[in-house]
Amino acid sequence: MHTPKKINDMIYEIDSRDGISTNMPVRIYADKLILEKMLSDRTINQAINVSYLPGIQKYAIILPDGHEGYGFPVGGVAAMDAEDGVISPGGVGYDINCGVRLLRTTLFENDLRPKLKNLIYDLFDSIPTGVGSGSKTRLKNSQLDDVINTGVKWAVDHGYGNKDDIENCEENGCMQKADQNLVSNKAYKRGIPQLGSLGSGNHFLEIQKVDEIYDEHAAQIMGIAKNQITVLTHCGSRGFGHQICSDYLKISTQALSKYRINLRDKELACVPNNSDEGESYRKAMFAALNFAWCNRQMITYWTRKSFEKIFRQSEEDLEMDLIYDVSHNIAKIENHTVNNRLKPLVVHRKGATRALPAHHDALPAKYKNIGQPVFIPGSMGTASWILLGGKNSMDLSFGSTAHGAGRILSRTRARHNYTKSQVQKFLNDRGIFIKSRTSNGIVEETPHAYKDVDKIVNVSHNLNIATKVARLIPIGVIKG
DNA sequence: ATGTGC
Repeated sequence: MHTPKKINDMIYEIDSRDGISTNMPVRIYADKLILEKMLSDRTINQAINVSYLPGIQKYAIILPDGHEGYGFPVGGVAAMDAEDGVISPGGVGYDINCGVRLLRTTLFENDLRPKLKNLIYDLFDSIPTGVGSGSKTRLKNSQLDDVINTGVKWAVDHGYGNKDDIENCEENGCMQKADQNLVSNKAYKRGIPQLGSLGSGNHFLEIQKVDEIYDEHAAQIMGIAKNQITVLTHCGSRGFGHQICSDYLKISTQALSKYRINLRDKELACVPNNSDEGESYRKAMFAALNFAWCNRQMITYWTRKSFEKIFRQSEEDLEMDLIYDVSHNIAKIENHTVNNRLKPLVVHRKGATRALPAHHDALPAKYKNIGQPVFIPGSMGTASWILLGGKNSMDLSFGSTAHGAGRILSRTRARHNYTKSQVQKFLNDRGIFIKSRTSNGIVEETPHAYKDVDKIVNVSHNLNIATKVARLIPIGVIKG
């Protein structure tokens, strides 16, 4: 059993290097209480396994929301040398480019309350939700090719948004060099009917109000004030990305012996980043990234239409600007400083949000001087947060922070311990109206199944990885 | 997360 060594109140480390193997230490960013939870399951052991992957740099990182995942923990970062290291489908996860985006509005809570139910029903009607849910748009194969190659831009070019939407996405909502020829027919078949759908599980669309502002200057730049209404959308690449992950896990597993890679856990299947298989996975994974960005953009379009209809206001009046869109599950090559040398790394963020500090090249002009907006959703009954990438993110976490509250109860345990009416009462008591496709969808996502998001955010804030801008609280939710 | 399990 490995006992984490305390570096300070928020940083713990496990260093199991023996001078022979080429592993790196594990870094855990957490407070004492959060750390204890992690010690009770396989989270830390999974990170130790990751720390032995070929070419890993500095340390395998567990963020404060870290919990067990497929091979790699969810809520973690692993950065590999782009020349000598590996790339791993499990380091991104099944839901490639699951992510969140936040819209502002000119409405305040008083404007919203009288029309809340109408709005939620209208959103539920216009945005497909649930497992296997299909979209209203029927794409042709060639149109999916375009989505794969252009991401958010496809949606904007087809009337589902504006130029500013592109600018305010991580990577402008499109990774270059995605390749449709490396995506299986099976993935095409699953993806075609699903572009523009929310999905199920913890995916949701939430109407919120700004509860409290912590950084007035940043809030002003984002166009939000206390009690103002915002909309948070959380979804990913649906069956399309899921199939791509499955396909390349299989390919990676089969290639292990060819590249003489030994793993502590089969689920960490990986290939050299610069091998044919590595290049193929990256280009197929990029296809799913672009699909997901386009997906969120189409949902944004229907969200704006619903608001315009229910509030009988124009696009110009509602000013539903996209504040930003961030990915939670992604791997890409970024330059980072290791041992005082800037070099390209394959940064795997699995349940982790990019959190670039002010003045970083990749930031749009609007955020250049303050840093990258980061959104951390809590559970459906509790707060979500807006943060800004902080000064220490590049040194501590390869420019990353947490992505959510992190589960403490499994879905099965949640179903066992709570009923639909209990959860609905809990939400109702807090003035939250929910419309869900299924009862299980409500019970499994009960706020009791999640850690306290405020505590997760405090760790990030205190370490100056990403700092507080505003706390948001939910008013209405739609989900699968 | 997911046409939810070999």
